[in-house]
Amino acid sequence: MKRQPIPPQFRSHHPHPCDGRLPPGLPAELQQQVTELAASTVELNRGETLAHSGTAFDHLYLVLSGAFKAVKLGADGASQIVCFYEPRELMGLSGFSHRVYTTDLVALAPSVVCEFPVQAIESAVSHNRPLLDGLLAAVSESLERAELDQFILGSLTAPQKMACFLLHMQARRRRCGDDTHHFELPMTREELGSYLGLTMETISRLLSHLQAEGVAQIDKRQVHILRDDLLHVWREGGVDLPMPRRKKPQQLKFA
Amino acid sequence: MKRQPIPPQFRSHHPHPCDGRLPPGLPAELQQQVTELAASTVELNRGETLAHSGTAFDHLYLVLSGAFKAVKLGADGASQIVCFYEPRELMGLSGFSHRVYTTDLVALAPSVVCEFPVQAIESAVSHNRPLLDGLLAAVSESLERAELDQFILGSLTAPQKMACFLLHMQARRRRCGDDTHHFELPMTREELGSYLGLTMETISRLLSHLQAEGVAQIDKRQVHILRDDLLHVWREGGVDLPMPRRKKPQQLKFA
DNA sequence: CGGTCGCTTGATAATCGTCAATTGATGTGG
DNA sequence: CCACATCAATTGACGATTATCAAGCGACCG
Repeated sequence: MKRQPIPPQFRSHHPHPCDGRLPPGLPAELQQQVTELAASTVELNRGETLAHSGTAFDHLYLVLSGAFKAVKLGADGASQIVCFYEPRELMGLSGFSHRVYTTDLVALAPSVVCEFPVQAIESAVSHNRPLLDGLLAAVSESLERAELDQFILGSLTAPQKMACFLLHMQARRRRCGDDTHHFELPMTREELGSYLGLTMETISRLLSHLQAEGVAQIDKRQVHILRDDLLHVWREGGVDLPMPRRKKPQQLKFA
Repeated sequence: MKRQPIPPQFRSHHPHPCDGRLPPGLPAELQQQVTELAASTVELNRGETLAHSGTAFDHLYLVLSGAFKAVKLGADGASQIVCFYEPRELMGLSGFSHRVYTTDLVALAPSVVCEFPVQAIESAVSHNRPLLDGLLAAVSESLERAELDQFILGSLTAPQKMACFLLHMQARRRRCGDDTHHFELPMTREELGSYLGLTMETISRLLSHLQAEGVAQIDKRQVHILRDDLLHVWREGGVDLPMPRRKKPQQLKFA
């Protein structure tokens, strides 16, 4: 993990490490003000932890490249990934209340982040209305996303969860103007399973099934979505997880 | 649903509807400033919806009495309760990003809330640092809670979920200085099941089991916690859901 | 080249959902 | 005031979804 301070005199100059890596759809004027708050960049290798759950909340982090997971540790040793982060996303937003990080933030790949001191952010935000609105929107959006994940974890079957996940990956790409039909998964099957409340084996079977049905082509971590329409059918519950089982369950609803 | 405006000249006077019903642990000076932002009170009957998912985000709501659920509707008709609210809690915080409510807010019992216009809040917050910190902390705390719920939904067994829920109810009471060993559940078994990602039947069995083991006494919706220690054992996974089954599963781990 | 890691696939089984029957509480209209 | 319907809840029997256990394979690395 290598930290590289950004000297104040360079913070408003191009090229700046955050250029083109701020959250999409940000007013040009705001972009300038945000980059001026950046204190350092940090480079991490795969597996390194940027912030530890329970330690002092003193920075927000913007992902510049690579990917991260937010891991929540249970009392007994159970753990759950509650969020994945990709470039242009902001990490650490759940710390404002208790002033500690609420999850571990761990790099899934060699990554670079930009570090924003919480103090600087809070003071900038307190006399800059657009910046305030942006920060509130960011925290609020994370909350909205977490509520959606609650829905996914609590109400959907395994195939539905997988379809939701893939459609979410597409939506992310769309926001950045990227190709939505091909992307690379930054996480292992096990990590994806943790996030979706499933096991590695179930994830593997689901991906195999997607491939077998021609919904997507999957090679290692490379994913090509071939049939968006079928993916939506999966999400609405039109498909079952195929286990090595021979009989079809009856589909009796109100006739 | 009956709305009762609070005329501006009364907003800074006692008695005020919010008195003693603001979030616990708020500096006295802030309490005054918050009450001045209150625009109306709203009374609801059981089952009435205070805010509809997808409609314009124009108020935050403070629960004064009663209780609420936040319901997320899935595309196909599935639905999930993502949060319960009790007096002194703030609802609607996930709307700042997309400017619409992200869940339905439905009264679980006859309730009264206090309505804060988002516009007034945002402008007050932009030139009042303590108020800003309070709002950020509130949104951030909701996010923290949602992440914890993700952990519960994704990583715990049914008995662990139930124990977590009961312990959370206790913690809520503790924050308000109430008795933590007796409380009333404001929701039906089905609603609790939705929140925990379980069915009504499983909830019922779990409550019966808690009673049979002497962990708690349960009469309708009245809960008396008798053995906190056992409840913690439940949370750490020391108990199974007892179905009408006769054989004990083996407990083989790494020896 | 041995070892670990990520992944796949199969066989088996447990947890929890589904279906069903019953009870008590609540409310409604005749 | 009493059928009658409806709803919340309890309990039992059964079974499907998905976890667990196990074996094997390729890739990467020291």
